[in-house]
Amino acid sequence: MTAAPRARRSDATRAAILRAARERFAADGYDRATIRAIAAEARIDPSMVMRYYGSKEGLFAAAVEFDLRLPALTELPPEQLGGLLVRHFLDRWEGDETLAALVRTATTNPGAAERMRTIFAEQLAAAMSGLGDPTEAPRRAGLVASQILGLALTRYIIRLPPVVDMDPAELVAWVAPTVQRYLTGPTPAWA
Amino acid sequence: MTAAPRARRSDATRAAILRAARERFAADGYDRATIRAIAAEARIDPSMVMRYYGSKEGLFAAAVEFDLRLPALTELPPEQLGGLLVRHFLDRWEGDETLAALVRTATTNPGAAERMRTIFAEQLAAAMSGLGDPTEAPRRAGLVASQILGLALTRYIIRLPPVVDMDPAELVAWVAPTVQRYLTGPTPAWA
DNA sequence: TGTCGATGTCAACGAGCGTTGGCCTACAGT
DNA sequence: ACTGTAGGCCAACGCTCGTTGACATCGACA
Repeated sequence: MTAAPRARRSDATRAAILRAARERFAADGYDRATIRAIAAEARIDPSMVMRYYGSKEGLFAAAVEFDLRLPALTELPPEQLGGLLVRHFLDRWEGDETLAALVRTATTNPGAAERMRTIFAEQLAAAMSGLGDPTEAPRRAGLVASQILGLALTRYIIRLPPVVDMDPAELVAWVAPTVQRYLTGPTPAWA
Repeated sequence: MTAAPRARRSDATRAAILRAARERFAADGYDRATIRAIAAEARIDPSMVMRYYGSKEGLFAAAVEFDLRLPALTELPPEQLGGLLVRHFLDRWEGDETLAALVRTATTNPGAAERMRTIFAEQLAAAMSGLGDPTEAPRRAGLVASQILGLALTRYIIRLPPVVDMDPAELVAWVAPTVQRYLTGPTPAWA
């Protein structure tokens, strides 16, 4: 349980730092984002960042707390799961730059990669756990993640022109069947 | 045309630098890899790297020249394209660390992202250009890239356990139908 | 053999970074 | 009104990095 959230006089500053941190980390990734740039954007001194978050790593950890806000998949129309999930991820991605910060950083920073694995396991895989064969659920969740993260990578990070230019609805129409099959399709035969 | 490749006495050194560079860039990404570490691994002085490649950026550009070695897609059995492509990418990825270097770097480095876009356009999209409706081909190529790169990201970079643990054959069996549909499936209806 | 460019080593510069400690200021509790 | 403490700024340290230039050495060619 979090301790009593006694209002501190510095709460506004702390929030400004966090907001600036998310913005810089999302735009530049962990290494290229600097405490100095974050402080400048929050219009405070770099030393305040240290005082409130201890270190750059501490700030990053605080800045990338993230909730996918996945709905309970078992309560949705089973045949629409793919489309709903893809749409939800697109919305979530465009409404919160935290995910960009995480992916940009996770490719080179072991801690951020671990955070992504945790989010995956505790949120996506957990949300899917009641869907089918429990021994197969993690693999299916992994496949869903591969398509969803690949979509995010090509659309928002690397920015492949055709993927950037596609309408969200068109994207959903193309990708939803893939996710749907990973979620509820039959296990393919393999040697 | 490349100029006459007159043998230089330093060719072995240059090759050693390039090999070390690929290894460090692949493991750490552009920012975290240091000229000093690359030089140490190549057992030469950091200043030699500068002499032969001009700058860290120049070294990176030389180190990530990359050929996907895609076969001519129009000459393959059309109904096996998906499986063959997925298998080819997995092999290519595991046999050459250059791709890891590129993806690790492209998330934070605009130049590397541009290089990825070029590889995509000149190699993947180009290889697919004879496959179907030319106005639709780039979009289909983008979708293929999203699934393939997502697979690479989750398996080799972020290392989501279920995706890491899956057998290559199992992975191909799951993902091939996705790629196959992106390549040759009907255009989905969308509002 | 003598010469000159290519090859390689060494030490250092200058910049940017995370981080620290000292100091001033302003507000809350008495 | 007094005082302690939290909030805030400034200057600097120590480190690592890319990069540079001076100097030593080797090897091909005349």
